[in-house]
Amino acid sequence: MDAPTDSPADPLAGLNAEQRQAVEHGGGKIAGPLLIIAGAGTGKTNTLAHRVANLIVAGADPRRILLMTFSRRAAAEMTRRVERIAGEVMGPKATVLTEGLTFAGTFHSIGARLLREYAPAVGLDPNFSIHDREDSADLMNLVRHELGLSQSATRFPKKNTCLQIYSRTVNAEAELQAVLDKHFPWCAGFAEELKALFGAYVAAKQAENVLDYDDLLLWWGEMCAEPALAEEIGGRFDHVLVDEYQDTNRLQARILTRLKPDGRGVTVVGDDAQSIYGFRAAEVRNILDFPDLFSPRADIVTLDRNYRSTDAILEAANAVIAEAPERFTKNLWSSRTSLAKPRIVTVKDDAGQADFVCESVLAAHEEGTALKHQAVLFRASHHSGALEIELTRRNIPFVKFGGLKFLDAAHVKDVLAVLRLAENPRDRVAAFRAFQLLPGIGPTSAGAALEAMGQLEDPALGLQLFRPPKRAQADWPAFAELFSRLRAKPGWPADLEAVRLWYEPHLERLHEDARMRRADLSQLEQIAGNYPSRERFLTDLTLDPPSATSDEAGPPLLDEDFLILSTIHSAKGQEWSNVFVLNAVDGCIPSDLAVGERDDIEEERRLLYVAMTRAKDSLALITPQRFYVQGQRGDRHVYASRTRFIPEGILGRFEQGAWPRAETAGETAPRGAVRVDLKGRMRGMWG
DNA sequence: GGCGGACAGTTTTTT
DNA sequence: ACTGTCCGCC
Repeated sequence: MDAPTDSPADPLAGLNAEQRQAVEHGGGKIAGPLLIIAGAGTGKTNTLAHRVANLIVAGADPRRILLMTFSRRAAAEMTRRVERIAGEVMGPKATVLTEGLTFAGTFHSIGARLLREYAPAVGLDPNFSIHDREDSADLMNLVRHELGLSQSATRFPKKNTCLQIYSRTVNAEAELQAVLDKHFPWCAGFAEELKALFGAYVAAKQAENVLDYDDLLLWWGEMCAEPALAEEIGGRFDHVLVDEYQDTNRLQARILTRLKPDGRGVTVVGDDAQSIYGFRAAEVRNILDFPDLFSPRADIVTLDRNYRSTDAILEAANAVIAEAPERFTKNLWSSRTSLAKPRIVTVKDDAGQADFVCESVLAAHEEGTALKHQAVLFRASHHSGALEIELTRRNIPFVKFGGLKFLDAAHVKDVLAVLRLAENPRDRVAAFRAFQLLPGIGPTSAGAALEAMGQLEDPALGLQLFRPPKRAQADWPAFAELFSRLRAKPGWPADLEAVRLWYEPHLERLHEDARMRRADLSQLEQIAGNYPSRERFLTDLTLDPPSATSDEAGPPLLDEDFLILSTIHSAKGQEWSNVFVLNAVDGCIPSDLAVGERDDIEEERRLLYVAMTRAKDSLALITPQRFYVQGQRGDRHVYASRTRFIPEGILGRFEQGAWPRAETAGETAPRGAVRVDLKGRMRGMWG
């Protein structure tokens, strides 16, 4: 197929031969399956965006394109690029077309959307609520108690472990016993009890009209096990494109093959060397085995020219991944030469690490690298604790990705529980949480109230008539009133305001630091304004929670400059000029908790690889000589050594140094060389 | 039955 | 550090 070379702006002009091949595969028509192996920084997103744009330009109906990405953020970025590329060829008309690209999102969010649509066909109430991780664990706990599995003598696994076991079994499509033996050996003797528990958990979800994350995939997959439905749903899409395929699990792969059994119109993109979601049952074999699922086999295009990093950084990263016992298929290369090797910097401890990062970041900033183009990456969310304190002390603005989100905070969950209960009165987890906000109501009264609510046809009336214990009598009517109002005439975002007003005095009573929490709630109200309805708000928020504290805060932050702090997992797909990796020591990378299975260790190695390949120009791995661990008997520090993923043999790829250098220890570079209004930014964050 | 204080066990990464 | 659980007092 010829490229439209004669058009004023050849949209493919900037692409290399392999990228072109991936973009033009099938020449804009529905073609056989395609696998794109795209190494780090090889222009994967760009290539995929070009491919989608190319399809649209060639006449594909954007409403019949299914684009599955790893996050909503990635989907938005992809859509934006498609629009730009298509716009170069088609002009303003492209905007109208790309607006039809609405089936773009995560597997989970697409699943939720299709399930609401097809609910009647599969015996589901379309108004189902979606439980997040914590809600699911709470329901698991409820059922666990009801089955009498929580007697302390038995050492039966806790709610989170139970949920993890359940989730892995479902997502990996494995036998329970096999999952226990391999991943939860200390629970291997509880297979029978767990089976009973999971059966009851499933029954509870159904009785309450609730789906958990796993259900969004499981129901979608099972829906497509019915050939007629699979054909109907698969038939709605001419093209199905899946990004980050190395991080999909077996259940997701099953959905894909049921939608498109012959693979026609299917494109998957990924990099086996960057698979880092094994803990979530991601299956590297999905991408390795993809070509042979079909006959004829899928075509394969490999992108190995890296446009991101200097060759010195790339050689070091290649050396790290080459140590893996299972060799990967490609070595990345780059023509961006640089004499500067990545650094391994030894510092004394946490504080030294924080100091080093601050000094380096400010120095680079003075030389013209915006804070936004610098990032600090770490294995676990809490590793950045000391750094966050130091950054704040020095008035260096930053945004943190990954780790706890403010939606998980107790007060936010309280408010959401009330809204969710109004949306779905059968949701016991929401009900228990909401009822117990009232002083004088504990688990028992909450259960009684739930009972009362279920007795009558109208749940609101049930609550009005419920007689709470004496101590709660003063507060009950206001709550019942609020609930009735939310049920009778929903209004958005007025509902959230109503709940917040009602919650105000309880917030005061329940939480010490009411002021800060109140600020979170106004932030929540801001976010709420962007959603058309209560249902959409609740659904979208659980499926795509804001990934950073400021993520949903809106445009004001966009103009400002701030340093990026991120877990390595959340850094996936991103790039920065300067990258710092904290705690490149054994015990952190690899994590102490992951040193059991060999597969786990290998995933940790890839994690370091992913972190290193985020860097464009400058990379520093920091190795504190000692770091703190929170132990059973108080905190203590541990002497650490360089990560095992950089053995002597490849040390030559790095430049080694210590910080501070001996003679400059103590007082050093000017502090606060950059003036930033952190206070203003902090206030601005919460609008 | 609710609730606060004391005590014990876990502890990563995320849709 | 944080959450879950147990116990004794209102």
